[in-house]
Amino acid sequence: MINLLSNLKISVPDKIYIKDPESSDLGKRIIEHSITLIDEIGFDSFTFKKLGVKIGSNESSIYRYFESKHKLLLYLTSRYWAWIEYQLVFATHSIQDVNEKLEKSIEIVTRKIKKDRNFTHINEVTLNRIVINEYSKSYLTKEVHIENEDGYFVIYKRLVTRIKVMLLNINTDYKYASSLASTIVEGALHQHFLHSHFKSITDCNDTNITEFFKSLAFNAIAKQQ
Amino acid sequence: MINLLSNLKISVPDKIYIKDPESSDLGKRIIEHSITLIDEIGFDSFTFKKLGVKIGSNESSIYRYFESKHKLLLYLTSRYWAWIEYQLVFATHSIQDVNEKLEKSIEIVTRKIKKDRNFTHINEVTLNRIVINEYSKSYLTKEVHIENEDGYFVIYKRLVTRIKVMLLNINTDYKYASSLASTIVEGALHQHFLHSHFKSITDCNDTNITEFFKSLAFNAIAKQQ
DNA sequence: TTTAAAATGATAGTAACACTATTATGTTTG
DNA sequence: CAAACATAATAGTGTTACTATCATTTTAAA
Repeated sequence: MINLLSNLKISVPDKIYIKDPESSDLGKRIIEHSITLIDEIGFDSFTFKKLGVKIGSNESSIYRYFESKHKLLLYLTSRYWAWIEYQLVFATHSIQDVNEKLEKSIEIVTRKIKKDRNFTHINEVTLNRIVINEYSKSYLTKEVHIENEDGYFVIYKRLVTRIKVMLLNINTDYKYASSLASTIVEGALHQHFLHSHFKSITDCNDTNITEFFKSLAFNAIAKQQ
Repeated sequence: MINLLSNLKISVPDKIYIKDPESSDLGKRIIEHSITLIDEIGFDSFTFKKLGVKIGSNESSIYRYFESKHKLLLYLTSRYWAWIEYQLVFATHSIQDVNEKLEKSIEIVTRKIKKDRNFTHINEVTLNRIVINEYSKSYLTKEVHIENEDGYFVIYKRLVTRIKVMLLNINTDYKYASSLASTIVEGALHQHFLHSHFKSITDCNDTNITEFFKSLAFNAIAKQQ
C-alpha cells in the first residue's frame, strides 16, 4: 500500500505555480476562494482583482502565486484530476477481476460528486462543477502545444491511460482503447453539462450516467462472436 | 426533394446577428475573414479591431453586424452545423435501410473536412477546424441558459436529435439514444482535437475516426441475446 | 436629377482587464 | 536587533470590448 501511494504522484506539475499555494495561509485562501468565485461568476468573468476583494487581500499578492488566471485554472483542474486518479488507483488496486476493475473505474470518473469530505480547503463538489463547466477552456488554446510539452496535462493523460490499460486487459485486440478511454472521461463531463443545460439531447442524470458509459464500454470491447 | 429542402431550415437563428451578413458585400467579407483570422490567431486573441484591419474596414462597421465576437462565433458555428445537417439529410433521405442510414450519418458528422467546395465565401475546411478548436467556448458560458432559450443552439440540437431518431429506428428499446447521439457528435470533435494535440490519448486519425464511432454505436445498440 | 436615407468610415471616449513595477509595512528568523 | 521575507498599497501600461458621435460615400426613391 505504501509502495502504491508513493508510486502515485499526486502532486501538481511544478511550473504551474510561481509559489506553492499549499505553503502558506494566503495560498490556501487563494485556492479555496478561487474555487467558489469561479463557480459563482464563471471563469470568464473571474479576475484576480475580484478574488483579492473576496479574500481581503491584494491583486498583486495573488500574482506572486500564479502568473495568470489561466495557470490557476490549470492548477485547480490538475488537482481535481489528481484526486480522481488517486481514488481510482486506491479503489481498484485490490480488485483482481479485470471486468470489475474497469467497472469501478468508470464509476469513479463518471459519477457526480455529491458530498465534500471537508478534509481540506478544497470543496470537491464545487471543483467538480468547475471542471464540468471550464475544463475545456484550459486546453482549447493556441498554446496547448507548449503547455503540453511543459507537462501541464500529465495527470489527465495518465488517468486516461490507466483506463486504456484496463480496457486492453479485458480485450487485447481492441483497436480503440485510447479513444474509448478519452471518450469516457471527457464524454462524462459533457453529459453532466448537457444534463444541466441541454436536457433535450441527453438521457443522463446524476445516477444513470455511469450505467450509460459502462454499457458503452463493455459492448465496445466485447469480443465479437 | 423540393419538399425536403424547404422543410429543412438551413438559416441561422435570427437574433444572432444585428444585420444579416449575407445581405451585403461587407457582411460577406466579415464572415470570410473572421474564419481565417480566428483560425490563425485563435478565438481568444481575435478582436473586431484586428478583423477590421484585415478587411480594410472599421471596427464600428463590424459592430453593426454582430453585437459581440461571441455572437459572431455562434453565427459561424450555427452555419457549420446547418451545413452538416443539410449534408446529413441530403445524403440519407433516399436510404431505406436503417443501418445504412445511421452509418452514413456517423460518417458525415465524424469525418474530417478535407476540401472546400469553393461555392461561397465560407471555407469549410477552415470552419471545421474552428469548430473543433472553439465550439465548446460558445456554450461553456454563464449565459447558456438564456441563449439556449433564445434558440441559439437549435440547429446543433436538431442534428443530434436526428441521429438519436436513427438509433431508435434500429433499436426502439435502447435507453440512451440521446446521450449516444450527443456523444458521437461532440466526441468526434474531441477526438479530432486529440489527434492534433494529445496523440497519446487517442487512436484516431483522419481516416479511422469514423470507424471508431460506427463500432461504438452499433455495438451499443445491438440487441443483447 | 435631386434628394433623402441608408451604409460605411473615422475618431474619440469609457470602464474593465491583465498585467508590471515600486514602495511601504508587517512578520519571522538567525 | 537586524536582515530577510511575505504581504499590502498604489500607480501605471497597453489592450479589450465596447458606445457614441459625426462625417462621408453609396444607393434608391421622388
